[in-house]
Amino acid sequence: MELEERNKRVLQAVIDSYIASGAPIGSSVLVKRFDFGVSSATLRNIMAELEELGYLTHPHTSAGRIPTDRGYRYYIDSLISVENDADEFGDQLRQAPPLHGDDINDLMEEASRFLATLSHCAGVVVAPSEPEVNYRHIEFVRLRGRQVLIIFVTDGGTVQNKLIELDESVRQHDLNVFSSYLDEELEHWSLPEIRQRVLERLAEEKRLFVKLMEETYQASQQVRERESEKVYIGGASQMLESPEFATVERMKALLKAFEDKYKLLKLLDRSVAAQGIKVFIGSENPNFEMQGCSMIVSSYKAGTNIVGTLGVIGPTRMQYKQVIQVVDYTSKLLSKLLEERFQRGIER
Amino acid sequence: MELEERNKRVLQAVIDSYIASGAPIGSSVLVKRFDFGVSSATLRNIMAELEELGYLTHPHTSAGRIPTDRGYRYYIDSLISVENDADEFGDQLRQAPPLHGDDINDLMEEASRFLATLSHCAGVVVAPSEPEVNYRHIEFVRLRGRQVLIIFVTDGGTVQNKLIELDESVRQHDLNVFSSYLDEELEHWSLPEIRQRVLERLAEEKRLFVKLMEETYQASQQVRERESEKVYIGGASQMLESPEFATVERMKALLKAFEDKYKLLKLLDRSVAAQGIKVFIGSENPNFEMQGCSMIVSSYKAGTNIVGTLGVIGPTRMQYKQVIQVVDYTSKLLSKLLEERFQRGIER
DNA sequence: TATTAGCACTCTATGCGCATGAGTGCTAAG
DNA sequence: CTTAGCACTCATGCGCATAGAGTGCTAATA
Repeated sequence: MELEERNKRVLQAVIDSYIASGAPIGSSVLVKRFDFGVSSATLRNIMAELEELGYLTHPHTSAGRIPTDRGYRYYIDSLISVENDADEFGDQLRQAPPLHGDDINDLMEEASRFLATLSHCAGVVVAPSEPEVNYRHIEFVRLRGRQVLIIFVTDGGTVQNKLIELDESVRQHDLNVFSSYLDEELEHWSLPEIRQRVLERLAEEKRLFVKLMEETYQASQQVRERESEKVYIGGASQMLESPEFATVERMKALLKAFEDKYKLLKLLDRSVAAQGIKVFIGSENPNFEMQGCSMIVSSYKAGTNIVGTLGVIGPTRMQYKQVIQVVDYTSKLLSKLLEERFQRGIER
Repeated sequence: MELEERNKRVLQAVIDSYIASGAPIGSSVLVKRFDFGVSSATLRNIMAELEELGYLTHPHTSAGRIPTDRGYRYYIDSLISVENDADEFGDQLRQAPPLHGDDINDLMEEASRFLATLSHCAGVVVAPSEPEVNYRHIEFVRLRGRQVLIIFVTDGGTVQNKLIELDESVRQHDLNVFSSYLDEELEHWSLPEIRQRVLERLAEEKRLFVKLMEETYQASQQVRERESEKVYIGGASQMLESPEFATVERMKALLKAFEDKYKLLKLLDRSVAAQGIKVFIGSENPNFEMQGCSMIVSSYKAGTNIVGTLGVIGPTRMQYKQVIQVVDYTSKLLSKLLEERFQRGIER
């Protein structure tokens, strides 16, 4: 499986050139632009060998070589090294205008645009799925008659809300009492635990509260579901700039995929578990109408260990080295911002 | 300015045919498909006349006629009649799956997809701008240290929130006291009025409350700004189906325009004032990178008289008659839903 | 005076042939 | 193992001829 050193260098040269130019790379181009110390004929032999192994292909007999998905995979895994330190692009990255949204939704949207701008691809951010949310505060507001608005505030300052309808009318005072009760309990227990306690202890005694607790619990489930489906996509039109999407068919397919955010979410979520950067190349994206697309994703931390996913989707032929840096940088940046947000509250 | 009856009918025939087929309409097609009782030569003369007047044009000498924007305008204003009653499309419309989101944001998004699906265009819904919001409840939640989350609940059940940072730490108890105070006052006064009262009456006496009031007021302004920028776009890829967007350039321009939601907002907002359906054809859309696009918009009421805008954007060559029905139906549907939402609360 | 038939004209779209050039694969010599 | 050389393939672009659609105009007609 391990290639000869020279062949590696040729493969890298082909892929680099192809990424840069977008046109199939012939042996003569390699001779002109690189110094392998061999003739074009030898390069042809090497390229034929690389094609044999499945790393390269050519669109027709008399055309130059282009990388296959497998070739890109090898390129990512073995050929490029991403040095975060001290290269011009890294500096450029650090000089990018920072994110500053104080609302968490704004922040996510900003981050997706940030990714898009710097990578010239579509930026995608999936909001933290928060499997174990700690609510800090739960508030009930009586709207009109039997309508009650439940407001959930998480530790991180995210606010979610859900409108419920009770069987009977209820006084705001009772709601306040219950809210205070919940607030106190929330310091020690999670919502499911509190629910358990209420069900056990209050049973018949305070029907209203039991009822309210049930409604609240269900609402929190629903809210969490809705919340966990949040996908932010920024700069989708960015990636249409690249010539690979010059055909209308492809563009349409791509946009359809973007509109079906849920599919995207599932795809991205699968990679959440892994730490660090993951790269999915072309056909490696399963059941996704995105032939010719690559995804570069990373996860980010929010506060303690609540984790979301973020990344970019672009043409298979993209500037992997730079884009990987962008994704890495952004995930760290976002983690830091969320951490700060968290800390800023704790101290004092 | 008024055309002869026969010429009108020819113009309508040409536009109808063109909308149906998408190809330039020649005199022979008209003879075949319609029964004007005249020969193709006469029709040629009539069409030449209509071209003279600016209603038709032809892409090159030996091609059939296609409508100009002016032609479409005349078509909309004078030629088509939209009977809401008893036609098959109306029935089809009423059989469409209803909207059911209970959260107001969900509802808007659903509505935009509803529009898109039924019109085969991109659906756009602009959230009510609520120039005079009546807050029903304002809640303060102390997060950590000096961070306080302000939660605004409007009459309609919309929840908005904003994180602020105070100079000094504050106890939740004080926040609760202030919140109760506000709640009582909110029944009689609007937020700016309350602010005025607090500033006048409490002046030096209770510095914390004055401070809090100021912060709350500012936050409410900011929140309103953010909220009023909400534009929901559904099914943008729908409209790319039509052959007019077969060129990549156009598609890109269009998508860029969609991404810049703010521009769209301003455009749509301008037509809010008018009641009923408005149709903007092609070049009538000012400074909008949407050559070849038409917009059909209407306004909807939410509760009493808070008003939003909704509509579709599609190719100039669209099924105006049907799409106008769709937009009309949707705006009424949404108004009704919001009204119900409002009523359901009031009764008991 | 309005309509119509007829015809020349224009322009597009399509297909074919051909030349060009890029790039390969193969072979035989170094 | 490398290289020079050569035949071969294929996409691309250009020129040209042709077919067909549709018009505009003119002269005849009702």
